[in-house]
Amino acid sequence: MEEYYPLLMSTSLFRGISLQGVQELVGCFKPQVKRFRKGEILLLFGYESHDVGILLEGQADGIKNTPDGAEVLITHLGPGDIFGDVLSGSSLKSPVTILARTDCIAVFFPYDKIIHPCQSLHFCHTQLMQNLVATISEKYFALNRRVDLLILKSLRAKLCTWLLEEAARQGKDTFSITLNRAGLADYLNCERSALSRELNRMQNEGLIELYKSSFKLLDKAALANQAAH
Amino acid sequence: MEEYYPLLMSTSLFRGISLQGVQELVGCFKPQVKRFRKGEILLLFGYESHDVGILLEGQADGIKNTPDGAEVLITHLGPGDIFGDVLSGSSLKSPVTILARTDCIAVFFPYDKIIHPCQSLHFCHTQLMQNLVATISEKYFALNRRVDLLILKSLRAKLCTWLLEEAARQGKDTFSITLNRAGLADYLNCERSALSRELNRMQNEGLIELYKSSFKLLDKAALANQAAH
DNA sequence: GCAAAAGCGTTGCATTGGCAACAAGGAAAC
DNA sequence: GTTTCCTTGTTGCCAATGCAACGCTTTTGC
Repeated sequence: MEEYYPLLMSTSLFRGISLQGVQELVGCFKPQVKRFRKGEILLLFGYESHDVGILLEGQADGIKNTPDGAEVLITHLGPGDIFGDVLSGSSLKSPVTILARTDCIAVFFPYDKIIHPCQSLHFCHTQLMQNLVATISEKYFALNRRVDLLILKSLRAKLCTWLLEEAARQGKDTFSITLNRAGLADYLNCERSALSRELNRMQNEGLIELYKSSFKLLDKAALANQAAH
Repeated sequence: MEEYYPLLMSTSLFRGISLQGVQELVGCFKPQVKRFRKGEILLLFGYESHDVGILLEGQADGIKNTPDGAEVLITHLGPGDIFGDVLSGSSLKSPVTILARTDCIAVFFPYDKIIHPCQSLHFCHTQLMQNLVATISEKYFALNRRVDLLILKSLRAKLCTWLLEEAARQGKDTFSITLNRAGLADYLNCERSALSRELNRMQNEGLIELYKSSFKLLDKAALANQAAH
């Protein structure tokens, strides 16, 4: 477990906590480390869970099955990403399945240990609880941004908004993304073909420049303007 | 303040906490009680806040301004409803404005007092922290359900899904709602006219029965079936 | 009690974007 | 090296639905 302390310290759950603090907390919580083979399930849709999971190694996806049996990608997880946090403190069922895309190692912290300050009242425990709340809140805000995108009426507006946000997030006007076209279409809730068509139009209009999965914003003012329509 | 203890005990933040516990916590936190006149602002869009608010009296709305200046209703709050909770533990700006629709009284609990177990280690404090996490998580899940609705492709599917969920939530197949047509159209992200048109069609097809803002589900199997398309 | 505003339904029209089908290039599997 | 699959682009067609306009009814404000 020790080898993962630096990774833990870089996660949103342990940020601001010293190495010593992490050691104390891990010693106190006795979290379980589990290995998963590619294709195995870390967290199953429709079940309760009262553990906060952190992916230590490998890649996993949060997926959901639509009524007609198709599989929708919700999130992608890499080392250091947290899962099950929103779920662990509620009595609700998981809205997603977390599926290992490669062999994975994850560690599971029992929620009730996190939320109960123990006798020894570790100084860092308060920080951990704050971090838990902040982590969940951030997921709420991320979802909220997605809702803001989804309620835009035109695909053009969605794309403009998304491009500007992504540029701001990456801090540059030329950027590339990991999502492929189908994934982006899912995220924006549109057809892949319609997405291609619209990106093409925007390129022709001189708003953006495309090369594979990299984007270059040429006219941010126009983009911002069209984001409102 | 004492007069509101029963109301507090019925909120999601204080549920499961005894009257004595509420007294201890209130005594310890010294929350501020504020009065607002109709039209005044309880929480302003774009600002940080580190208080958890509970509406004690009156009615308030969570609203957001669209780029083109219009006002979109996000939530409606009545006595006992919590606001600012998701915000208080993060360093982000409020995505909404909370606006008093009538004269209001609200109480504000400082987040850092909630999250820091104090010296006297009140037994009920742990419960309160759990409740805070659960309250935020519930808001996340509510938003998540909305996303699930929004990504459905057809208005018919959205309506079927929403009707079934609402019936389940209210525990009966005949129910009425507080949202008006425009509000429901907003929630489902469609045109008010299109909503009317579709509801009418569904009534003609014998799926539902309408009377003003009350709905009667006549064929839940068919509704469930069409929710998938 | 009256005027103004809000809520709801209705309809015609124009457009968006969903759907299906196909092609081409590149990556992966064998 | 060959085959298969995956990803992306492209295009025609058309149904769903956004938009605008109007009228009726109910509610609110004065």
